[in-house]
Amino acid sequence: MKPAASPRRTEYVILGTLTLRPMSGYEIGRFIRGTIAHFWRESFGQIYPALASLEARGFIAGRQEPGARGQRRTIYSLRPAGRRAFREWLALPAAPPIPRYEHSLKLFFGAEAPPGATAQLIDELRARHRAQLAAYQSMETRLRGSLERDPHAPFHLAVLLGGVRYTEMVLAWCDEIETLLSRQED
Amino acid sequence: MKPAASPRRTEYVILGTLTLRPMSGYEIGRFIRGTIAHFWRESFGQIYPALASLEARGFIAGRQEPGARGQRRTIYSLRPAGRRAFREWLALPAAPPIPRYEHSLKLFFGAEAPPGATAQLIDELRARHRAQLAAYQSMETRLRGSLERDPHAPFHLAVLLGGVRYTEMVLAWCDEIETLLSRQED
DNA sequence: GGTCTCATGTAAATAGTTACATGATTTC
DNA sequence: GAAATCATGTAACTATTTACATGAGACC
Repeated sequence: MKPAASPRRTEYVILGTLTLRPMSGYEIGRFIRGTIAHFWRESFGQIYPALASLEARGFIAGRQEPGARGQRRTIYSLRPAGRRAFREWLALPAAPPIPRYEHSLKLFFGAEAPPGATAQLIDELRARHRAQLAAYQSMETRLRGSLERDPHAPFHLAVLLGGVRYTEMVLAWCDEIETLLSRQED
Repeated sequence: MKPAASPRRTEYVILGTLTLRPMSGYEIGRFIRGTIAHFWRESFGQIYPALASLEARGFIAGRQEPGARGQRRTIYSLRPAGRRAFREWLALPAAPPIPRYEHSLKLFFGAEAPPGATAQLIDELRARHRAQLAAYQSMETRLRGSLERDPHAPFHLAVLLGGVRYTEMVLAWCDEIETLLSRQED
């Protein structure tokens, strides 16, 4: 069976994360949740098996090291083969996302919805994205500050700006469709 | 085990599609690919089993009918319980999408990428969204024409505008980050 | 003593894609 | 007669989430 459009993506995020610094599985999960969650997520149920597979194939190396509180943990670092594989993957064209926007789906069938449901949908969307925008803005300030010294910062900022622009666009779209749909009622 | 954030979504798209008119499984697949593909996709491997399950639970009814070319096919229509279930689902808050943007992921790790890879990534993104925008624009013209007579049209237009605004935003973002990243090189 | 965070991992279930099998009819 | 479209369905695989199990140390 031919592989899917872009397979093993969990493994590539892990390899990418390990190009930044060696980390434990738990730290990788924290990093994803805290830094790239707005465009990529992974659960521990994916991370730990992927780490085992990557190590077995020689892409990463794990060594036991006591944590800050004396817990046992395994710190993984990138091996040359892992870095090579990751760079090759980076040069490949990015697979287009397969969208699954539940809010658009519910909006699409709005003619079938109980009264008020669509207005509420838009309100929820707006509230969620307003909160998101505030979170992005503090990240943006922090990132712009490290633009000079951190070679990763321009790329991280570029991606973050994508999140900011997306969120701003959703907010403007909420206003636009509210007007469109209310005009239609009369 | 507790259900996922928003389970059985394939079944709900099918119920929603059948609120528009009775259709065969094949037609439902065509409809999704042709009309709502920019925010939702389903494969036949999902559609046919879901139809069987929905029928077994009394949400839809299928009857054999010869197709335009004499093929055997089953036309499904919504039953009262199906419409009720769909309306209840519509009133529920929409689950936020779990994002998986490969292009953002590759951009994020741009410092590790071979020379030119990031520029190419942005070029591909731009080309894809330029084509997408052109496709949307002809859909928009058509939809605006039926705004008066079709009660679904305002909602369909609202969703389509989301696609248009998203695509315009990506195009502007491509220019923005190209400037940002090239300024960083010096 | 209870809760939170750190830490690793497995099991079960759901979700979803792709490939394949089959067969009719239409179009070139 | 080959290719495309209509039409239904299954099998295999990949992906992914959630729940659970376990245990240590930190904080209240």
